[in-house]
Amino acid sequence: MAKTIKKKSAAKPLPEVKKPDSQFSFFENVWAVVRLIPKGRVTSYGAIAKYLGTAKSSRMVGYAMNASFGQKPKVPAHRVLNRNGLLTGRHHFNPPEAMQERLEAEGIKVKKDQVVDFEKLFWDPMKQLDI
DNA sequence: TAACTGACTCGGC
DNA sequence: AGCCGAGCCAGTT
Repeated sequence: MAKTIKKKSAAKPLPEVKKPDSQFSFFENVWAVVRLIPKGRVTSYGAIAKYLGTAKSSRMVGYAMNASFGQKPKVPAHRVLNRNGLLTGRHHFNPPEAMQERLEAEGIKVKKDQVVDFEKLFWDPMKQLDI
């Protein structure tokens, strides 16, 4: 944020909330999927959101990552990138460079905050888990 | 209590 | 080719 402050949402139509049903919260589902990501692979927020049936909630996926720290079953949040393969969330890591280091430790090469061969390493839950 | 924000993404202009 | 608006859920102010 910086330049101009813009108010978002001028007029919201209808909430039309889609109740999933799961006894778990949205975050729990996100974490569950993230934990399924094989070592050395990466995926995107959007892919996870889509897999969960809430394609437009990609934003929440990222937000869930923010809450994933300190979770019991470790959540490999570093394997989740944006659709460009960019390490958008690295600044939220502790320390920030931990994200890239972890990826490299798994054999994933990162250049300028971007995963090399993102397409090849991309792990699509829709396909891999065959929903 | 209402409003805002945020690790995103897509479609329009 | 780049900027703007909108949709999503939960936690904060």
